[in-house]
Amino acid sequence: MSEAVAADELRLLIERWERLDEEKKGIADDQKDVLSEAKARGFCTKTIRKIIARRKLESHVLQEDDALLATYAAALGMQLNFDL
Amino acid sequence: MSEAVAADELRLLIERWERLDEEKKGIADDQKDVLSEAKARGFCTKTIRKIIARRKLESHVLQEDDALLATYAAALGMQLNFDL
Amino acid sequence: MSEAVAADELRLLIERWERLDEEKKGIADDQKDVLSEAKARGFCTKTIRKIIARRKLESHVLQEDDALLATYAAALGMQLNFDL
Amino acid sequence: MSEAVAADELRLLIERWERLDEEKKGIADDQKDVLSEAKARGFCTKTIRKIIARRKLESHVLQEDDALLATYAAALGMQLNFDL
DNA sequence: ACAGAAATAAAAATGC
DNA sequence: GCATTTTTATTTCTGT
Repeated sequence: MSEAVAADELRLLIERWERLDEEKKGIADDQKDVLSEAKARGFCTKTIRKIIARRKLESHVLQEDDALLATYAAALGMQLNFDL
Repeated sequence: MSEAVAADELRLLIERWERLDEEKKGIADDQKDVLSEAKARGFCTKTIRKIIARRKLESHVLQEDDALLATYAAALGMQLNFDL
Repeated sequence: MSEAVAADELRLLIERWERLDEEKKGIADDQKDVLSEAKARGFCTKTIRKIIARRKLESHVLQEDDALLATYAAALGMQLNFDL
Repeated sequence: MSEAVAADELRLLIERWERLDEEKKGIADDQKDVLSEAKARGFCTKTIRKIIARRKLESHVLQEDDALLATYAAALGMQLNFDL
């Protein structure tokens, strides 16, 4: 019987995962709509994507508070000014 | 002034997109949680992923794929053991 | 002065790494060419990729994987008309 | 007989691809050696990775000559100074 | 429709 | 050994 219980557990987990996947897909569609709308209003979607990528970059990669990084960068003569 | 209007439009569109992205990220995290839970209960997450992928595919598409795979494998003299 | 030495050491190491990365990129491009050629000759690149992946796997590892997959699929009442 | 010819073609293509893969693996190992050496000399490999990532970023993403990007960025009040 | 680029998913590796 | 991070692979999308 524990087999059957495990099977049910497994099924529920997988179905939960798949439901979440559906939601994600819906949101991705919404994002497409946003870009379509932008395009319809005369904006260049490719450039918008670049802008978004840069803004993401800023918050994730470039805003690091890493003293050692600064040290190494200095050793290499790299400038680390990211005033995005 | 139309410049300013366009700028605002652009900003709003981008911020909408980014908000949607946040949502997507949240859901992806939930999916991770599901898999963690599965793991905690003793299931093999790698296999679960395979199951999920398989459920996504329509079986007839799957079979076509397999047929070509078999052809190529035969051409290479590969043994294709699917003793399930 | 030891600072300067360390800086030079660091620079050399990083540049070595980056050179290797360039080489890797070149080879990846060659691999793309191989697949393009295969496509041009009428082969299905997707299937070729599957074949390559399969050749990478030791067959015994593969079989173990398949066994667990079958167990989970059975638990879900899935038909397993095999794929890779 | 054309079947046999195709099989040989296929085999050769795949073997070429696999040989290239071996080369790539060798280079990846060399890169590991570089990092191991750096570590042995007292450098922090994690920070080195960050430095490398930034240098790559510079050459790929940030060096774009895109007037429209500047326009959009200006509209959003973004600064685009990347003096890495 | 095809090539190229971007995003996502899967796998590998490193550090704790 | 686990868990996080990194790298690779596959899929998806966009522009030509």
